[in-house]
Amino acid sequence: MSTTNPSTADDCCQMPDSQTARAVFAESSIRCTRPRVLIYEALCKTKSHPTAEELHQTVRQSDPGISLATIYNTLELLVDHSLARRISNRCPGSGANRYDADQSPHVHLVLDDGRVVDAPSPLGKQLLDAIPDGLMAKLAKHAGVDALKIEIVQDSHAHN
Amino acid sequence: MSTTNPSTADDCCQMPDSQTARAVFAESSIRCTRPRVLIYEALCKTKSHPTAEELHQTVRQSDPGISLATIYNTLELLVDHSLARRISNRCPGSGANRYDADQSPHVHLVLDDGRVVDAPSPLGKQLLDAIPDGLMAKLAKHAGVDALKIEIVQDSHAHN
DNA sequence: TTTGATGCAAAGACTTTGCATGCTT
DNA sequence: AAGCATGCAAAGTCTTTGCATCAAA
Repeated sequence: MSTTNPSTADDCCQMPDSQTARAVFAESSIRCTRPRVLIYEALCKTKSHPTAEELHQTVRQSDPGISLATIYNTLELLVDHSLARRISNRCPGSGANRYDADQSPHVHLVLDDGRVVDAPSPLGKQLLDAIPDGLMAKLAKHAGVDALKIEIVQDSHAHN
Repeated sequence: MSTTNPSTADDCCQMPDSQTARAVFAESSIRCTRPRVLIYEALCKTKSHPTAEELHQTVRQSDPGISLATIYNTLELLVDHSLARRISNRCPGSGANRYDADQSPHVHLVLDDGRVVDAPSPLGKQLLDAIPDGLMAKLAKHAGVDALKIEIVQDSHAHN
């Protein structure tokens, strides 16, 4: 199928650098196949943070033959090559992982019911900007890792 | 962020307000049983963020007869009554949830391998303090919820 | 005594894996 | 043409549930 996507203004739902999936895969030396293109494009386009199953439903609309196992294999491949992140928040009662192709620094709001939504642009940026310079690096160093995800656990009764 | 939590510098490994488990359960109208006491105390005492299986191993040392199903039942009960939180970060290759009895605002570092550790006190506090007043409330309002957990997803190459 | 929790085991949900076939390079 | 990904299905983990028994209030 062609790579024509409906034009959207929000760049969080675009392929990085407006590259085609094929070009992105080439950069990472990943073999370009139809299922992989469909899966990666679907993940890039969505504003939600879908589970493997949700992604399967989406991709089936373009190619009903795609197997759920391929979704899992491809997601693992994408994560291994840093083309996607496993958000890893389970819905209560449902053990599904969630995935995100947005590679830029951003802020997720993790809801009680397991849903994960992006922080709205101005507020998310405000939060990122408020983080003191060097603090993330210090935290990463403390943990002994390069990349780091941080969770801010908020008291239910806090009012700030 | 205004920390309206005057005293107690490092009470993250204590029972809230130095209460006994029995008193905590009474406050929430939870029936007090030996397995529940052992599970809740173990969760409060540990500095790690254990999975149900890890907690089972710990609790078995005090009472070998405790069933894994009881661990799950009790953890769900604690979460329902806001005595614990599901951290919900899966270890890659292992689908286990992690749990945390620390109810105060604090910061988790989520490592690539699925481990979750607390941010060291000075750095974690620095981050919490840097959050503009009212921002968390705005984000919560945006999401339409009372309580909120926030994830800051950091670029691997970021230097702030 | 009444109510509800426990332990066991089986069922359920999500994810991973092995192998033959087919497609990408 | 060679090598790797796919699809299918089965196996593997983690979690939940049904039921008889037992403990807490």
